[in-house]
Amino acid sequence: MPDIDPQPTVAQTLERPDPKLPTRAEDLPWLAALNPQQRLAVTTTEGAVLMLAGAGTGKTRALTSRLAYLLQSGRARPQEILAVTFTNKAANEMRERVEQILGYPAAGWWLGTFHTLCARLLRRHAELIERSPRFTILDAADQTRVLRSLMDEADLDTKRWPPRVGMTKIQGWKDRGFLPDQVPASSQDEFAGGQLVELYQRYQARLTTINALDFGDLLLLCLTLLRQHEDIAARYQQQFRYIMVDEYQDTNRVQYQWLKTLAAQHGNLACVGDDDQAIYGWRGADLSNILDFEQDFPQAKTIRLEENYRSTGHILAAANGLIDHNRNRLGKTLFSTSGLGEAVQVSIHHHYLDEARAIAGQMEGLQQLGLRLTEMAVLTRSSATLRSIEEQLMERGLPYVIYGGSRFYERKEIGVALGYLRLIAQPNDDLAFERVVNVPARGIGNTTLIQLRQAAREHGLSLYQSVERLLRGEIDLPSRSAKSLVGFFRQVESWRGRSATHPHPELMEQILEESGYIDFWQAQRTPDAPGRVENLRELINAMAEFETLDAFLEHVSLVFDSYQESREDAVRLSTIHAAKGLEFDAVFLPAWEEGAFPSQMTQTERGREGLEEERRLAYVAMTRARQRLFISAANTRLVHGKMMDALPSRFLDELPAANTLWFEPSGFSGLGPSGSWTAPIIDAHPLPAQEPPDSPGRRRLIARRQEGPAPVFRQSLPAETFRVGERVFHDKFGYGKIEAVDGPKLRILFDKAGEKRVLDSYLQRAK
DNA sequence: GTACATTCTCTTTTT
DNA sequence: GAGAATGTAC
Repeated sequence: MPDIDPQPTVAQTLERPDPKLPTRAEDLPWLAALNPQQRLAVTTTEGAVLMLAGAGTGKTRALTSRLAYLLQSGRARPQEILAVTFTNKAANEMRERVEQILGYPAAGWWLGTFHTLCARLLRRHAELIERSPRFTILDAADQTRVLRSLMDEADLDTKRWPPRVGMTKIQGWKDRGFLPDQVPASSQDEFAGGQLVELYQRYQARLTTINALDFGDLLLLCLTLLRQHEDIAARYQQQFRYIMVDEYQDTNRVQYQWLKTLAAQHGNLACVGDDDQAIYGWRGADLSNILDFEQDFPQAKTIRLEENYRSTGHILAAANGLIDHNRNRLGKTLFSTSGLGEAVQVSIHHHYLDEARAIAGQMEGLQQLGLRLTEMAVLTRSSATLRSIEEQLMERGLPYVIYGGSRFYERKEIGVALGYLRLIAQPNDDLAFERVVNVPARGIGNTTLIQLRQAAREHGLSLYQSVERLLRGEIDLPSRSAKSLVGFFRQVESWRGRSATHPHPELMEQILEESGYIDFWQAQRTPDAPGRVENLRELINAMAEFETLDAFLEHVSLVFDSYQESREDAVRLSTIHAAKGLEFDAVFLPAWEEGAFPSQMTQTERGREGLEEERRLAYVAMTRARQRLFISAANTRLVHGKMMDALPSRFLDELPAANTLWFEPSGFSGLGPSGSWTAPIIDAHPLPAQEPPDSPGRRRLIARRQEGPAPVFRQSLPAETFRVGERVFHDKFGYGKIEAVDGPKLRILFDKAGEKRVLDSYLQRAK
């Protein structure tokens, strides 16, 4: 067995004092600065602890202090601590803050996300799960591709049963801890004619042969490993004297069992969470982890942090009023001793662009009042909504940073570049092979691939190995296909040869040039091509930060944080999910519309529990705000490219009247350049905490909602009509002029792409 | 086999 | 509105 953390560390040299002698508070200045509950959370180090910490109650502070306390009091050496966070960002922040308190770097402790830590553990014992230590971690696209190919092989109708849906179900099983032979009959349904479990079985086998794991496997197989190998489990159980988990409410069953297993020896497990902020039910998070905790650890001490230091009274009261509509709660009342501040401002707009303009205008106004842009954020339910806001900010020249939404590593060109790297790191990675074998086009089409796959399956080889056999004449393919494949193979071999000697950013550059992929994009005359090339350059730069290719690939699979972390003063645009744990002076929450927020889909799928989770999401969003909170909705919005009507969200009705100010609709798409609302909102003086007006807007809203059950969306605008001679814009071909119109079909002479026939729905009028 | 045109589906959230 | 899947013409 590999050694467990042999490297010496700074703090390791500290003497371990008698644990019966608690370190006195006055010796540790940071401890004295905490409130009594926080201090209790820090010093209750032994046994199981459940820390229920409401939003803004200084949870992170208590947690980091606790870690520092464990180290500085000598109760634990760094490598005896296991600290699990939900995101990599949170892990980094925790590391920084602990080191800040300690005053020196504390190397050697196990800090990271569940997935990072499990990957680390599994790489040490890879042979026990039939993998090599360099196993690949698959992203969602890869997973679906694997399942699709299995379904194709089994002749299952992938139209009737979309592989993506099947993958979600399998993932759900993994989240609950079921290996293929453990899936309860009750959770099987008609998907794939009831054969999904068999597919799951084959899926796992396939991942073994290609030496890959998916996200669910990282946890499930790690847990299985610990359960099946008592000696290994014992080593880690011995090692981890103190275990801590953040965002405990968002853990799933496997994660809980994993924690319980590792804590079995010392029993020092501290879980920190807030049931009102549980927003990952769709990913298998299970609130009963909190309830079971007190059963599994009868001696567990529960500590509540309820004093909110973040938000003003109005904001806190509004958020409390909203979450009060949830039935399924442990119950917790946040209080604040700070003033009421300004009421939460609610406004309904006619058009989503009015809303976006108003937000941009408000931000400028706040900026003039002296607020920094980094202290403002727009948070939305869906990342698509962010785009319309983004456009407005761009138009006004307000700098912004986007969090969440389409991630850098999921972009097409990045996926291809990474595919090349993966193939070099692991030639048997069939998924990587298929991703790049014909990009850019090398004359290796579908027919060739089908034949190659066939040959690979017959010989029990990977695609890459099959090409190798082809080269040696052991496999037969049509000569033209064979020639192209061998050409590709030689190229990859040449890169592989260089991978040992060349720095990997340099290698990447050579790959992109020699494969012709950079040229491919540079030759494209489409509007998005320059951006793609730039992204590839950015990728090369990012690689320089990692010592080895393997380290870089691991980072790419597990860390989705974008590289946009700029120092610049910029507004933050983010999904609510991605904003968890953050706080801002001013927060804008647009698009509170029925069907979108709460999301119709969530309710259809998970009923009342789904609705409650949406409400918790709204609660999380509201509690990000310190001083000012703006919530809004629009009557019409672009959804999937079509203009739809929408009703304001029921959540707006649930906000307590005493803490909100309502504003009239801001005219028919007719806001002035300042984008001001009909009533002045920003005032140098805080608004008086008055009885809020029962405004006409609110009355109308309520009246409208009583007309009947709130429907989702309906289409309200016909497609645009075009005339000969007009200037138009097409996404792929750029700008052009209409030459002829035949119903929906148009003939257009594009400036760069020449004459094309295009459907009107792909065009927009040039500005 | 390839390139291009057209249609279909999707996302709501992310490790 | 974007991407993948499918269809069509060379």
